[in-house]
Amino acid sequence: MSDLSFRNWQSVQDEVLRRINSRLWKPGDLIPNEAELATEFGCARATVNRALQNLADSGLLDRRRKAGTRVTLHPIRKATLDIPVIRREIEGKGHTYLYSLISSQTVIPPQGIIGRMQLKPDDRLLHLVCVHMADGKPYVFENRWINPRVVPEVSGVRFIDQSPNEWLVENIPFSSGDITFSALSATKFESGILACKESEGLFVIDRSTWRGGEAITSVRLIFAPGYQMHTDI
Amino acid sequence: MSDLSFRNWQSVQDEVLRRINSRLWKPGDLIPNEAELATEFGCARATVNRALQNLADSGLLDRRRKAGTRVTLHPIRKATLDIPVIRREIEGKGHTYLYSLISSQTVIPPQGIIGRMQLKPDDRLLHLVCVHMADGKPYVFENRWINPRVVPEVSGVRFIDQSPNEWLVENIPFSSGDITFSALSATKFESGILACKESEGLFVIDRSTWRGGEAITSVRLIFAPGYQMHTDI
DNA sequence: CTCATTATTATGTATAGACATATAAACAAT
DNA sequence: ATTGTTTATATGTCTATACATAATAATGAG
Repeated sequence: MSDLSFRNWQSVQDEVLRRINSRLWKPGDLIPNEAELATEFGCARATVNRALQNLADSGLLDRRRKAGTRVTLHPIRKATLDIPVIRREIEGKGHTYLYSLISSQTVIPPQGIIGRMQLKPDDRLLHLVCVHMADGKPYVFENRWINPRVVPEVSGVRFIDQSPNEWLVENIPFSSGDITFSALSATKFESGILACKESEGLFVIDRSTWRGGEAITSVRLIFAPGYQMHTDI
Repeated sequence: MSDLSFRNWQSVQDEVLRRINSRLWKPGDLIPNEAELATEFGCARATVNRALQNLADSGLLDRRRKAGTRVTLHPIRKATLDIPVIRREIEGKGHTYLYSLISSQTVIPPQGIIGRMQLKPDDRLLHLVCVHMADGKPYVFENRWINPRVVPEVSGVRFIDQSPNEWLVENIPFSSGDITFSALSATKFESGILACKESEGLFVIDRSTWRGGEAITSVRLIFAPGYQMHTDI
């Protein structure tokens, strides 16, 4: 097969993908080395390298020096999970957005937050509680902790007109984060805030973001019944 | 700044990252072009290209021909969401795994599935209902539809000893998929299967996978109370 | 002034060649 | 048998150069 039609890295990638999906190269298989593929495809080794590297990045190939390139046994797919500005999410669905701050105070956080954010025992955090509404109906309850030692800019913000969610997304870059998804049954407290029945199933996101080794913020978002989060893999 | 210490693409990437995080280059800013950076860093343009391309892939830079390279205003982070073999997930937590097939039949699916899987109106699907258990307690309820026209291999499988989840992950590669996360309140049906209280909040994953333009399978996973899904961004 | 054409420019990509680096496998020494 | 050393090899990366491509900016025709 000395086909001269593989002259760019995308077409090489497509051909490799075809061979993987057609099970010509099965999961776990060692595929020919770059030099051989370059000869077969009639292109430079760098072009093959670009294609295989890209497939390795997306998790379909495992590459190791000297050992060669193998088709991944159980590929892990990447999904894009953005941290949305809730206002835009609601307005994007064609609803009118309303935001309401319930409380704001600087306090010593509970043990759970200290652990999750790896705080010093005497760190005082800004605790914000608020609700985002769509067409007047509660959409999501935001329960947030912000570390003012890491984000000193926060001291000048009142969070009356702009939610902590929006302000943080717009102003504070982060280097990493972790997210936990779960469900809970509404207690009297949540059912009151979200205007739903008690013990109703609610979708929950717990998320912390970090800069360097320090936690910027940790938030629990409890969504009103019916909320769905969608993504592609 | 004619520092000669940027001789590989990672160090160039690190320096660019530093300038972004230190807000020397702010979100929205146009950064110097590749040729200028190459001169500044004392390396080839291709090296700068590799670094910037990588940062663009991870969403921190926006690049357009002629227009140049800008720092992304609202970066979207990528998370790795694998499709786990539930057996391994349970055993990985140190519990003993048990799988139980409740029903298996080939039928014309309901409207919702026809729509979600973009089926022809007369497509008959294999409908599988089963439960995965950890230490004898229900862990997740699996309600799955498989298209035997797309996956003819499925006709030879009984799903008595191996769950459809595990068989599909091990044997059927897919090219894309979509996932929806939500919560529901347990009905009498779910509370019976998952041994939980009626109306308790349950975490739900709806997932479809595709090969080319055709849906391979669509599944609803309803998890027992307390389940959490975790990922990093 | 408007619209189509052309020039300019920044990124995108291909190439050959060279060297770097990790590491499996063969071999040697204990 | 175990440990340490060498060697061969596949991937990783850099370089200089060239051309491709997209898109903005400048230009000119009507």
